[in-house]
Amino acid sequence: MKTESSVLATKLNTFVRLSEGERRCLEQMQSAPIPVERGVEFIHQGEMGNVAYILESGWACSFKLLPDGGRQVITFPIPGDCVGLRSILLRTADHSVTAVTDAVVSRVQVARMLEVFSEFPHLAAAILWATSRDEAMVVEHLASVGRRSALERTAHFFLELHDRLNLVDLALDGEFTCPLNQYALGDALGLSAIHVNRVLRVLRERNLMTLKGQVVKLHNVPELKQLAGYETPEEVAVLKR
Amino acid sequence: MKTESSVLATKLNTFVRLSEGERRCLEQMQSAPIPVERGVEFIHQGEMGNVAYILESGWACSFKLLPDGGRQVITFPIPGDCVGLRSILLRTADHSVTAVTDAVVSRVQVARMLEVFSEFPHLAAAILWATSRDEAMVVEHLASVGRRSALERTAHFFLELHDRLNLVDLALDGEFTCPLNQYALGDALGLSAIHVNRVLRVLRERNLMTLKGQVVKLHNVPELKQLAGYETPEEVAVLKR
DNA sequence: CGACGCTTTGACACAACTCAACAACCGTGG
DNA sequence: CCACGGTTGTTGAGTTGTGTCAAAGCGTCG
Repeated sequence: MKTESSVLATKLNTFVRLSEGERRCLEQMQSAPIPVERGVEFIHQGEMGNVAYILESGWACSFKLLPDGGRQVITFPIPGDCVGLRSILLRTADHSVTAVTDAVVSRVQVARMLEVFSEFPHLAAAILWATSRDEAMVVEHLASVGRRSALERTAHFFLELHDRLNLVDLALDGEFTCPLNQYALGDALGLSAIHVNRVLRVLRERNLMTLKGQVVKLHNVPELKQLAGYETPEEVAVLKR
Repeated sequence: MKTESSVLATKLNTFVRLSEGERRCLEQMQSAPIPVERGVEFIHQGEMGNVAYILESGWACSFKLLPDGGRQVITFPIPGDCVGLRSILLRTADHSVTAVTDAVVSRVQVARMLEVFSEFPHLAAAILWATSRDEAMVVEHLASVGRRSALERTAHFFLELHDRLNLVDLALDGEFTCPLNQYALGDALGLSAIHVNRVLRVLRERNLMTLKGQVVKLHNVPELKQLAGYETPEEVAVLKR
């Protein structure tokens, strides 16, 4: 695959067969790469911006602010992920997104996208598929927060993260870089940062995994999976043409 | 609007302007009405069935089973809701759905749906919009379970339910029928059934709301909203043509 | 009438939160 | 090179929210 090809096209193409025309169309839908500095919020909850982004490099954090000041992290987008697709169709964004590390994104115009559907209906299916996949992840996350203990939940989180990073070659041998601090983890897992710390300690003491500096090492994946009730995602429907 | 018109068409049409042709097409996508008895599971987690359903009448329960036997309810579909759209595109259903009351559904064939996209691309956008809306609900639910207390969460749940039912004229004056028992509520809210009971007692004692028999009455909506941190959903993007 | 499903209540256990203090780490500037 | 402040991680003690277990009340239906 060519380097110029957008991450999005690459990713969609993994699961949905795209024609040359559709690929070109995808490329044209996106803006030139835009750098975003660490910490900058580039989608604002409640705002009307009709744009989605594709994360080309770096980590992001997509979260919802509650009226009482609480914060629930929905997901940490990693390279190749779509960000804010949902807020394209709903009038206002229902969540915010910040860059966790310095990052590069490219914009997708909604107007463009809707036109594109008429010309390349298969692309519509592909995008529908991508949103379904995101929703499935949120659902899994919900189940985790609702029904798993802090320990199980945390283990599950890192296993899933590992598999996601693996898909884009950012994890190797159960080891990967993770720029998230314990506050961010807490807001994702529905725990206090302090409790995250205690849970990580237990995982470390049981020789299951460690998070040191910004490096996660999964030392005993089978037992982690056992603990977390993690089911390796069977890879996913290929849309045939 | 004609009575023969499908609930789905009606619902989509509320927010997305559909042509006569598109409406007809929608009708043709669905099977004849199928009755489903209370308690019957008609989508099975892990199975490959490439069908979605539209709930014509009755309540359903969409949930995820965890390996350890836990259950997380994702949503309780009510008349007019799409069920299992997500499992159409992912190869296997990631959740199960049962009928909470006797219900009537109609089937949507996936093969049909993908064809339809070529012929009526605007429909693709409409359906994408519908899935976005569902995802937004799951996200809100996640935020609730992750970051609200049992009391806030429960209040929030019933407020949201009220607004959803209101859209299809199943709630009147802050009052509606709710066929869910406290176990089901617990599995939705990430609480034990017993704790749900205690929370309901508090809400009752504070004169905020009651659930008696199968009737929910919201007695003090403003204060409930205050407590729950509930933001009335601004009604949603209309796709223009 | 009895059986069953659901709700309600109490007593107790335990997981997770809060507060508070301290330690380690980092980049910055003197 | 070291001193500094800020950020992040670590730990302890005490509190609170929620889960668990057990038992009793209530309605409905056969």
